[in-house]
Amino acid sequence: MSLSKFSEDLNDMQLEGVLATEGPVLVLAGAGSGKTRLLTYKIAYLVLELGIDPRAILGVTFTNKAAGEMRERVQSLCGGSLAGVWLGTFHATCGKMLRMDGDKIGLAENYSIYDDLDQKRLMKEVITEAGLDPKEYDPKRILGAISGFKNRLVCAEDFVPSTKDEKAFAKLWTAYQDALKTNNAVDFDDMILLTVRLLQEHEEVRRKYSRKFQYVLVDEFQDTNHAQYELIKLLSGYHGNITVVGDDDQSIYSWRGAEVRNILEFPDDFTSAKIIRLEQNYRSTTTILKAASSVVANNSERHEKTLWTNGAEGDKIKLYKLPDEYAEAKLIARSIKDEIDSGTSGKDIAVLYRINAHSRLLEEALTKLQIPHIIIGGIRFFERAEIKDIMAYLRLIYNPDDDISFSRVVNMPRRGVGLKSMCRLKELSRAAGTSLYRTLIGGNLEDLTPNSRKGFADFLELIEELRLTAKKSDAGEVVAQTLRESGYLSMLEQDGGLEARARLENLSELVNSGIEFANTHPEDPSINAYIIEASLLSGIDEYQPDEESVSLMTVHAAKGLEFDSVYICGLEEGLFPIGRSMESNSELEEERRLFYVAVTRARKNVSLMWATSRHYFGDERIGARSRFIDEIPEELLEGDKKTMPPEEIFQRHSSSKVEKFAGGAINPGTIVEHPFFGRGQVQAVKGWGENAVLTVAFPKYGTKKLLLKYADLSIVR
DNA sequence: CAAACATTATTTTTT
DNA sequence: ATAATGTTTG
Repeated sequence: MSLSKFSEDLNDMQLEGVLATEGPVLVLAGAGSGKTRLLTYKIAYLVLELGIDPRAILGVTFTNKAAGEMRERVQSLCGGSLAGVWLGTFHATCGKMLRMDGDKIGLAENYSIYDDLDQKRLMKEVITEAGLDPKEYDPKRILGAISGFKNRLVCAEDFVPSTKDEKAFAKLWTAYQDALKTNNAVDFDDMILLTVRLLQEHEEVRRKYSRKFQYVLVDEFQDTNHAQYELIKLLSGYHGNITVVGDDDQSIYSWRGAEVRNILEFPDDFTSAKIIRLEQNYRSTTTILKAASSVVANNSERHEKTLWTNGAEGDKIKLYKLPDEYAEAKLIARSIKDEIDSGTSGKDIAVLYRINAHSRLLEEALTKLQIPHIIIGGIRFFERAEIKDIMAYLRLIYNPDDDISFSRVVNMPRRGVGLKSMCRLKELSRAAGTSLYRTLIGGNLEDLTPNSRKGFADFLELIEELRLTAKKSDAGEVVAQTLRESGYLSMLEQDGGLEARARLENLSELVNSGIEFANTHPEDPSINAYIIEASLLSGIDEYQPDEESVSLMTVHAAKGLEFDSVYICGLEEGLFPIGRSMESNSELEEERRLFYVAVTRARKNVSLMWATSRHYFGDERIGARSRFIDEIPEELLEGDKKTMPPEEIFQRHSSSKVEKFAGGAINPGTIVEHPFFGRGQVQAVKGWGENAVLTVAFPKYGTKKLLLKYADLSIVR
């Protein structure tokens, strides 16, 4: 690749950003203005033109997926010569440094990373241990407060309580940190905080990394929190070559501690900073851009900017008013079907919603029309109970002090270890001042029933055996072995129910992911490396677009993505903007930015939907049209604010559920044949498509629930 | 000790 | 409405 290629592929401003390799650079980049392109080309430029060793480059992105994509793109520009570049999320980057140098701040390299579920369990225990009631002291609230402090680099020792409540809080916080320490675990926030501490307090470590990283680049800078900002300041401190890219209009993570202020402060902290504005949008039509800009212009706390495009005017934005959420889902499904029938491929279509709970209805509607789709986010793969169980085994193998993991799996599958024996073990472990697992190794369990003693012994033997396996085998093998040896597989196989089958399916996917990890990480295919990577995956990281599938996700998850056609649903006051946000101006403005992000995902078409009635918590609520719709100039909208699409579409969910299947229809009454159970009569059909759940009465085996996807059924009549 | 049953929180967004 | 949690019963 030649220098002229850079000027060919980039516009003037982008090129300027790429060429400004020395010193601090702030890139203010509007939606769709090619900021990722700038970063990608900049890394390629550093490597190809300046001959910089990739190991001297650190690129930080918001998701693992973004990091992966960036790596791929740079690699294709560079022709593969990228070995050793650090490209990852803040957490992945910190994880790497902590693994190598964490010992200096007393962190063993085999630490566990606790996600919010683990955190909650731990905090609940901490509260109970302190003799308090978890109902009065809500673990989630307390963890939220702790997180807020950690994001601002305040740790438990720094906190000076004054009121009585604060004193209680401080006590719990300290106890929580102590508990983490005993478990040899860190939470997400600690990963950043501890890394900052490590760099601040150990000059030799700081020197090592800040000299190593001659060039630091940060994507989605508007979503960094204070701790993350400090971190990159420390890392880029020696060479001072730092490029940050962000858009204040797309700041949608302030609830997680992100501070747009970082963008404003950047020129103050780096007085020589070069400021580059990318205002040409390459993604959307004029109409879409105008609509999005008009809405976000209502925010007071923002940098004025003018996005423009050479693109066509494009279609108007379609607006639909619907009687309820069923009609909404149905209309979306129908409209998508029309689009697909007229040649749009599913991967170019997305349905966006404010909250995950909305995915269910949409999914049903799409399945009913047999539209292939994927839901991104929601219950993440690594949050599923069976996956968490196996991950707990794996963590325990590596980190025997991890009591949270221990408690999770000691009796899963059943080993006859109940509440009582666990209480006893806890007592012993507290007395000995060591973890549950180590207490178990120590042995004094005479006063337990033989049954539970046997259970503990079996468990101990199992973990020890797996530890040996982990020493000599790669991640894939260890996962497979754990599944088999723990009895988890046979437990599910014996169950044989439809849920168990789905779980088996997930677990086989886990094995695959372990195998793939081992194959793609020849330098360290161990289970330990795998656990760390797996702990840091998010919902969007699982997104693998295929040709046909329509994408369903929250607006948050959609950030950074683009589609030809975008449906935004649930545009009602109280839902989008969401209820709580309407009382505070800053929160309302964040909702507006969120809407801005949603609209600017679209290249060609935007459809906005709102329903006059919708169910919350089971009961019906009447909603008004979202103010964001009214903030779009009327001439950009079509489908008028008054009219409704043809009535026939909206006949409520038909009560006769008929499932089309292999050319025939399955409905209550149908006689089906099962390879094992024989013939039976369908009693009920729930759900649609391959996910439909059938209740079938078999004369010899009774009534069974079967998942259509797995049950090998054929229709008799 | 485990399954069945009743009750309660949950719906903002996630590394 | 549903999932997660807590309580009772066999």
